[in-house]
Amino acid sequence: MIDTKQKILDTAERLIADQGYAATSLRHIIAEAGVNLAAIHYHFGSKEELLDEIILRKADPVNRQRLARLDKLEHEAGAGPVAVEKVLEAFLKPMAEAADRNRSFVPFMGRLMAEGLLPVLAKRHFQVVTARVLAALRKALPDLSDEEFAWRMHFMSGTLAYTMSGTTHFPNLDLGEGDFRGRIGRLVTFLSAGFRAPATVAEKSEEK
Amino acid sequence: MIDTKQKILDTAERLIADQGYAATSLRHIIAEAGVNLAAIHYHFGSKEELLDEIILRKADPVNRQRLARLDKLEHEAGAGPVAVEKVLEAFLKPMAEAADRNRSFVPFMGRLMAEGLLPVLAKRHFQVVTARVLAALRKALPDLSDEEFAWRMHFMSGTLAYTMSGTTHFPNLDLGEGDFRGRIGRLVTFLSAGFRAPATVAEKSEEK
DNA sequence: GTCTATACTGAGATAGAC
DNA sequence: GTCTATCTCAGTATAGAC
Repeated sequence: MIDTKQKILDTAERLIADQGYAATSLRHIIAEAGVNLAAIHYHFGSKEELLDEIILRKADPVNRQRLARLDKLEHEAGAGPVAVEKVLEAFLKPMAEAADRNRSFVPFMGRLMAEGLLPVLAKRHFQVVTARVLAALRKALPDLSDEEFAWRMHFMSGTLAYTMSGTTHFPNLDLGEGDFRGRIGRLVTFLSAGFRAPATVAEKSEEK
Repeated sequence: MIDTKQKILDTAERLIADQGYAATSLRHIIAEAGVNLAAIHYHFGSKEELLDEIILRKADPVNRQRLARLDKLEHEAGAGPVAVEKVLEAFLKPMAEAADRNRSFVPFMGRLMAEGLLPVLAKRHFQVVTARVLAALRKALPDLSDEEFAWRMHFMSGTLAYTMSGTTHFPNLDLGEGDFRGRIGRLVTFLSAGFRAPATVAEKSEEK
């Protein structure tokens, strides 16, 4: 037979993209992959570590492209800042291209985000890239206070998480059939405007 | 003894705010509340319905305040639109006030959002309020296409979810010690700018 | 109407034979 | 490397005591 490890990875990825991480039991994975339950623990150690390896092989090429785009933009800009829009595109477009090659990639990541698994995973797999994005945006927005800038980064990450996942809180709204690639333009418009907004003025008590 | 039902609700709310929904087992709840396991299923039916009732008693007063604020704003505006900032504040400030009265409320809601439980709950408990907010924002932003507007609502909901939860993807950033009330000003600034941004222009292929 | 005791099913994890 | 058997703990269901 072929590689047991590979069969587990492929099957698990497909099932998790379909049903989510929590809803996908190891027993379901082994049944579809035709392997033994203990094989998962032998090869990966735990369900969480299995997830880790699935993400690793998906996210690594995307992250490499992101870094390459950032390198190029920063080289072109010389000592000056790169525009907010350009930085965001460098972060988002490699994911859109990955989505074109592998239809389940963005739903897979979106599911994980919607299940609240990203804070853990972000640290492990996206630390390098997010640090670069953060630095580039900071340079593009030198007038914001540290705290205001930090909050805007935080606001952005929430938007990103929910944009990948297909779930919406407004079932009445029609988001159209656009794929992830199509969403990126609107996302960059929205986020760039938010980042560029004048700093929040301290507010006096408003209750009448 | 006092009310078993009340003890279950209070204990469950506290534990879920601390540890999250998935990590809080029914057996942990009954141990701390000093009741029997079956009592939960007798009073609530299931773990999910227990969660439902916890949210109901918390969110209901907040939602009433939100509607009252929206009523007032729309009355003052007459036939005209209410400014984006005002609509967002009407939605967010009642939650901040609730957070002042009950310290675990926002972390509790944030945890649920971070665990991806909100899409289900949103429908049950926030349908009325979100419909009103949606209509008010649409009126304030008549020039956006339906699709662009829908996406911006979607972007906003992601930001809201992550702002309540304490989790951040950027551990290097210092968000300061501000409470939820303090975050609202920055949030309104960011979101309003995003909503007010000029419509996204259709993009030609950019790869060189 | 309320609550207790107990059992059932399915989850992730693990030890040890092969 | 792989598989069987088993462990613990989860949510759920029910029979029956008060």
